[in-house]
Amino acid sequence: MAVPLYQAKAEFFKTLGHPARIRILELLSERDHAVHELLESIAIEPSNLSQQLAVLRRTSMVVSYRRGSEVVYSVSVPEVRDLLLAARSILSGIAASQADLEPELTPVSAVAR
Amino acid sequence: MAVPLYQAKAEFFKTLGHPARIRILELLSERDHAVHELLESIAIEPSNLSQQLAVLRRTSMVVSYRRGSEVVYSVSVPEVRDLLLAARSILSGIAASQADLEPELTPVSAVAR
DNA sequence: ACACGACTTGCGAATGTTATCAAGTCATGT
DNA sequence: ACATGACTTGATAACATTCGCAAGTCGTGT
Repeated sequence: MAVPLYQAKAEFFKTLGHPARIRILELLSERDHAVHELLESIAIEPSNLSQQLAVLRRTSMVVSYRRGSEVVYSVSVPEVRDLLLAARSILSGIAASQADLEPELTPVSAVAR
Repeated sequence: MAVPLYQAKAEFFKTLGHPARIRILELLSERDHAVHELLESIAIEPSNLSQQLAVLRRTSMVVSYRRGSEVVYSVSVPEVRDLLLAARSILSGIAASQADLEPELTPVSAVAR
């Protein structure tokens, strides 16, 4: 409330602005995962993963619970999935428009004829 | 291409992860603005604004052109508008769910009765 | 009680981002 | 040609993020 909306938005996007956190959210939006499962798919140190998970927890994007000896994470904001999909389509749009411009910047020898 | 998609996504979100850049995109998604117009609405130094605009330009989110003595910016990826709206609704969802939990953490004296 | 696997936390070095100041470019009016 | 307004760029200090290592917690099986 005291925080202006545009600042909250910036913080929200900032927490999405890290490759490991993107991967985590992609995996979690398929299904819940225990930490050691995430670890198999994402090649980083356990402590690093744990820290990235903490970032996502702080912003309430994921929640965790203990199941026996493992800790399971799940997305608490399902809309994040849409955001990731939206990002993908926007990115492919940008990539396509840059491909149009590229010939002007690319040596002729590199251009297929 | 060589860059994995999840990394491109992270970079994309990272460029959204700054309050000034959010404000810029919000203003530009209403209509094109010259830099001095943005400056009136966003209270930062001209050079700082210019740098934030440069970040948005680098990621192809905005484009600029000169009109006489002024430089006009416009969004090149209209879908960004949807993203900003989506962020807002997600944030208000998170805020609402936190309001539910808050009473447990708030001193009784601070709670209206 | 002890060992082990599954995580998390604290710490510090390396790295990246942001804000400000000074200097520079470019177009327009005089 | 010169001054002025509108921006951009370069340099740098302050600040924030990230990563790996060591150490710690918490369950489960022995």
